[in-house]
Amino acid sequence: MSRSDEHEQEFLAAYDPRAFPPFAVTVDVVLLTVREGRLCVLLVERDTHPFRGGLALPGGFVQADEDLDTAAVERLENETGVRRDVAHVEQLGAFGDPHRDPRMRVVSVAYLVFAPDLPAPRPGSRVRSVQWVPVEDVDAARLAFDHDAVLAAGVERARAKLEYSPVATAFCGEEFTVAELRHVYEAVWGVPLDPRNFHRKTTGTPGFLVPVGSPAPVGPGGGRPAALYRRGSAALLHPAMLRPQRED
Amino acid sequence: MSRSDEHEQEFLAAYDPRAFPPFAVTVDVVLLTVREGRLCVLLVERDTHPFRGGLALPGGFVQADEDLDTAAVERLENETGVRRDVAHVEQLGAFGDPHRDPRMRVVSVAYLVFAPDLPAPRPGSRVRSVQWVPVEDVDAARLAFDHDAVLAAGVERARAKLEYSPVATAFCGEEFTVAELRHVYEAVWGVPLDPRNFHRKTTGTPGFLVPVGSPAPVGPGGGRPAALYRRGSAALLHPAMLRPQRED
DNA sequence: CGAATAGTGTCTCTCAGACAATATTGC
DNA sequence: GCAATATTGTCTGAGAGACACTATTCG
Repeated sequence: MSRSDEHEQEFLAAYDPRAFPPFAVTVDVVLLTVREGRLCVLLVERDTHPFRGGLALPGGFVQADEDLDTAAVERLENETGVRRDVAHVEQLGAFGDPHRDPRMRVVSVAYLVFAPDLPAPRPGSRVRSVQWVPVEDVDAARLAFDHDAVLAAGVERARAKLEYSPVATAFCGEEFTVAELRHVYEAVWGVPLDPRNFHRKTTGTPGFLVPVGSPAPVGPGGGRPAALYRRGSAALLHPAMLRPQRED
Repeated sequence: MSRSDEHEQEFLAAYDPRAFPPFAVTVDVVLLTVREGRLCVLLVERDTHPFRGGLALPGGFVQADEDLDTAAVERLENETGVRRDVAHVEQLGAFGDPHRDPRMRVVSVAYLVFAPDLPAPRPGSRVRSVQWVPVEDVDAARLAFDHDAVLAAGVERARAKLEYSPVATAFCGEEFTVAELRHVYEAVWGVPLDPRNFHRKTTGTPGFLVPVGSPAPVGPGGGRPAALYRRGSAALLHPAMLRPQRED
């Protein structure tokens, strides 16, 4: 069938089943967190064909009557134990290479999730393990399907998003210190930031941080107690938090 | 079937067809251009069920062996006559509300395309008309499916993308003047910009513009001939072209 | 020359980055 | 007091926005 007939296909489709090539649709979740100063992603070790023994992003098939966003949040809550209200969830994009799944034609809609540090959930059925892996340590060649590309897109989106939106706070708990927020930026961007300039910028950007009042407990090494903050109401940061320029 | 069984579904899927709810997958193209100083989108008037008489984005079903990006470019070239090499094409996202198409379950992968001003293509078969419509004049309620949301996402993405990437040049021809580029920014953002500051910023941003040498022909109103530029090699703009802040 | 458009220079204000100095804690 | 962390202040340079001014064309 020629490509230029596709409009015709559409209009005949209600009568001609061949006009609707059958697809399966899945959601895959790039769940990122910061643990011990490193940006980590949640991966599951597969125990069945295909890619048995390989690592994969959590995910699964979208049900016939299920919205895409709903499907992603369901996978998140049921497979990883992360509640939707503590995490930031956004769609990352669709991945649909015809041969990304050896079994059949599958289009995967990837979601990007930022969550505070959480205990690793226990493995679901037919999965060997569930683990947090620092993104720098992920062996892209061992990832199932095209999940290396999905992960790379998620990390790149995360790095860009920290610049102009306040989503970095989604990696922290409800209340957090400026230093904790700085550790998030340092882990995601992979660069050290000046604590003093960072403090001035974050507390000076309108709507980014709201002081809570009470101070945080003092850390193990002593030092002045830090003030606690909650996320403010701004959806966009003005001025933005700019990444240090690479000097090539 | 319970949601927590979805991993099980995946692994049984090769043997149990019920685990793969059937979907149709389409691509829809948000093709934007600037005509007469206004940001315009290409819409087709439908001549068949569903949404007969309604306006829709060009698009169609993805074939069984067809990559998503390829499908989008095919629709672009065959339905709108825009060649891939003169346009900027990027994926916008997946839209998959269970009831977005009354016929069956369809997930649409939307693509965003920026192209120079072109003659409106002639209608394809079974389409009443193909027309450029200024986005400000689009009656969202008349759009078929969820194309109002797709269009809104595309316009918002376009506005943001002009800030930090050189894609605005995709709205111009191969060679263009600074004033033409400024008209693109003004049309997409919907705000007037200072010609003098705009000139200094664009020509001063490394990798954005490359001078061609020869000047452009003088316009109808006379005036000094403008220099011609081509797009430079930068993928990202440093410093960015910032939108004027809204003062609410 | 005057109108129109292109392009440069200058000033001010904001803000990023470097880093000194001060504040508050535990030991 | 000393070490450690938090927070504020100060200086410098880049860059954004306002706008005067110069350059080049047509009629």
